[in-house]
Amino acid sequence: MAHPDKAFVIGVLREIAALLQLQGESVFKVRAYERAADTLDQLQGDLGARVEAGTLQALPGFGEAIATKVTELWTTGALGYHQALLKAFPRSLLAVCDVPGVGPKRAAALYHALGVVDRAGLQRACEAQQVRALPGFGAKSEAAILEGLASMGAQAARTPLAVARPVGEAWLARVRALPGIVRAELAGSARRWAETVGDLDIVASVSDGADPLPAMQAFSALPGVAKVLGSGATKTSVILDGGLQLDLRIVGETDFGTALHHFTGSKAHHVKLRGIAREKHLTLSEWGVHRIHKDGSAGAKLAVPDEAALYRALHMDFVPPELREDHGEIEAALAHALPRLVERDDLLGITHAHTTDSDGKDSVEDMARAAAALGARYLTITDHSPTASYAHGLTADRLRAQWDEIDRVNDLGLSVRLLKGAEVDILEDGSLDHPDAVLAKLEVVIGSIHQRHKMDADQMTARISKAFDNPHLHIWGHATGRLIGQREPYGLHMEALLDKAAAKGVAVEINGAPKRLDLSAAHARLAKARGVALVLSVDAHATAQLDNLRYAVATARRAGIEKRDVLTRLPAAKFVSHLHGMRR
DNA sequence: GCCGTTTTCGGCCCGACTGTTTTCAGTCG
Repeated sequence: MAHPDKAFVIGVLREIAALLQLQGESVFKVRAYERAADTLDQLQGDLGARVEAGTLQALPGFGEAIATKVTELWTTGALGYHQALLKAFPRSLLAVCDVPGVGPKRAAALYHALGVVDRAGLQRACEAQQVRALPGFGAKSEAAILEGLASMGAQAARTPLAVARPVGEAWLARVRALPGIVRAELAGSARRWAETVGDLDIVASVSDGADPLPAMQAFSALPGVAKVLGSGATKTSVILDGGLQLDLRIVGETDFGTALHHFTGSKAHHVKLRGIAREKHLTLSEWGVHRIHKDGSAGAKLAVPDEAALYRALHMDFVPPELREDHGEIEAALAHALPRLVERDDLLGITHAHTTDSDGKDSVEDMARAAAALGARYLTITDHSPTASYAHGLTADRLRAQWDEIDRVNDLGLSVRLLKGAEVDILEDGSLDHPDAVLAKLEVVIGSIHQRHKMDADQMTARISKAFDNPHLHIWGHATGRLIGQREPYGLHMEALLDKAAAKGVAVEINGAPKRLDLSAAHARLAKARGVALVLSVDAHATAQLDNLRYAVATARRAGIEKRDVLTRLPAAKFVSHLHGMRR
């Protein structure tokens, strides 16, 4: 029979955790199921093979009980334990738990007392003023739930990093200029360069003992603040023009390091870190690192002026924010084996640029000048191929004409060299969209999918695999075709294709276009594990988008990519000869 | 339900905030 896929198993484990919460089960039992789901989320390699080999219990967070349940689920496609839980509570009640102001306890109470089974029922119960009569609820709770329901309908869940990050950086500059502010940094998922951001966080400090109130008040009064949600001694939350929420926290200088660390997250990173702290008889919070006495009471506070000191106190190496996801970085930091993450200054070249010859907004020369201004030593001009007619893809004749223009610009004496290339479509049958004779004359060939996205995964994998057989292909472009928040990735067997890319000497790009970030960090980890050569690219359709490099670098760093993994660390001539020489 | 160079049992991350309370439970990050 057909087995369920890994994502289905993960979904069932998380649903069990949520249903156990509704039942009021021990939070530790709930956490055990969530942890097992997290483990599978990060698992590389074939889950089915592991089930059949009976080695599930070797995974962290997998004991006898969960291993048995996952085995049942995998082999039969269903799990009796899960179905029994669903008899006690309808699945739609889980959506009620997600309403702001409602959690599992309250959802269960609403279900038992009022028969609320979904969000619509919750809305009706609030409007009928039935909720305020329940023990533990009141008129204010009822109003807060109604507001929570309204906010869920209104706002898009999360904001793309490329929208949120520049807003955060602009506000960071304003916060630093507030009266009495000593230090301020962006925190939260924006500092970790997560793909999407829920809200913005800024952590700032004033001198020890100084009153943060004047800065708080000045902040709330700044133009661009649409609404003040709440303001306390250490925290002010506002909605900005444009709808993003920004939380500003101000602490004394002494606590800045631990506060910045705390509000940078991620939660999973912190949870594990605190467990490690506990083993060392320390306790960790936004208010510092304290020793714990044998009787459990808090002892002396350690001096922790910055994040590096915090990690030192735990005998760990400093973990860069991009890695703080509990994806193995904690173990590596304890073993002093963290990767030395690639930095933007390590890169000499920028790849994947379009011009007005296809669907770009700026000319070859303008792109060159902009790349030079960014300090790049070379830029690959890679316009579309003929089949991409919507993008005015270049015919072979127009491509040759572009080479003349590139030669002319290269003779201007700019500090950047343009490389002749193309982003060729990988056609439906896996062939490339320029004749081999044309491709052979190019310095850089990126192969990408731009149409017929809806093939099944087997067909798509075969299509791309065939393209890898063409020795003129150098770089696999935006591998999954996803557009974050807009278009799902097309189905393909990523690990098999990365195996083949490694075997055939095809490089893979980490496309830094903010909507793509493709390879994702998770996929880039898989590529690195196989020794696949990587290229950090910008997919720029205008001069301003050459700066997409920052998002490509961030994605690479989130994947633990080092300088040596990235081909654009090489000077232009070596970059080209390497691309050609590694093809097998 | 998982886990173990201080434990095979007794732990399991931390604190703020809110509303409903009269000492705390639930939610949130």
